[in-house]
Amino acid sequence: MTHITHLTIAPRAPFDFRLTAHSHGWAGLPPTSWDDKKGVLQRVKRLRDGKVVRLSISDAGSVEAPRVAIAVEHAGALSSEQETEIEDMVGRILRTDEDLLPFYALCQERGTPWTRATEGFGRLLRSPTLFEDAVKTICTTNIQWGGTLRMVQGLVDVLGAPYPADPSLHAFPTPQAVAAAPPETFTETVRLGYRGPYVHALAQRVTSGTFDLEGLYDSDLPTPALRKELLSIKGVGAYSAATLLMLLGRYDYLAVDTEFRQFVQERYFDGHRPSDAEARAVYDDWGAWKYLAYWFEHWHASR
DNA sequence: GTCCAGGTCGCGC
DNA sequence: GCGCGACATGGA
Repeated sequence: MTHITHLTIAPRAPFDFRLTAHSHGWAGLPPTSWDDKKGVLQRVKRLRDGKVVRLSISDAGSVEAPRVAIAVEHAGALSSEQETEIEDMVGRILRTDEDLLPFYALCQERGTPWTRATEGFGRLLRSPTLFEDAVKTICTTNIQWGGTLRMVQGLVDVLGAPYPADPSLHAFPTPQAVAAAPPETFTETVRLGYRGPYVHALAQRVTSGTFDLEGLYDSDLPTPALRKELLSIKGVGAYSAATLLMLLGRYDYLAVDTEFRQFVQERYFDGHRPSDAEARAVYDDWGAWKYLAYWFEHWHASR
């Protein structure tokens, strides 16, 4: 018997639910899905105690008076601890507590079109754990989006906990599940290619307790030191480290990839190919907000 | 068949 | 520190 429990959280304003929910490709990477028509972000989630629930997250407020509704489908009862865990998790993926006002102040100074960012732009969707974000990021490197989708879907289907009411749906696998799987799983079954050992090794490092990956959320380390921690993950280079720093709320490094290079080349170098250093320099004066500045320009240009 | 993707590693200089 | 080939995989 499936029950539905309705929860509500109140993000820090300004908050644009739609803009946040599908702020980047993560919205459509399993176990997350985004229904643009209904404006519902959905995902299966395995709670700490092993219970597997399905969440449907939607807008229940406005940019200036934001509220987010969470419909939790679950068997049996939901404890207050479980409710709190879910609220905290949704807060994390939507970054409801993040303070972007310093960035918005810079945008105000710039005028049009930057002022558009101040209405809630910049809360880029996260996964519930840095482990999930790290695995997904590794699966975006040196491959097209279709390949990323295939690999992440495979990990979820093969190693994720099934949702009891619809066992075709799965949660994202825990580090324990990934670490415990035989190495062939990642090459013969999920077909991660050379990334297989990277993902497996990360899970083993995390579960062995030698690497406190989730602890990085609350780290006081300056960004360069935090970056070093991330670069210690096999399969994480400059691009992935910058992406993960963004997902940790640090925007001082740009994730330089083919997309970034092409965008900057067209917009600032009249179609001529700059060096990476020259391309990065375009955003130097954004200080601690470079990543969001680029992301906004890219977003705005594609509208 | 060949090329290469929202890169990274390991090596040699 | 910097340049360069190799790397699995599947789509273009």
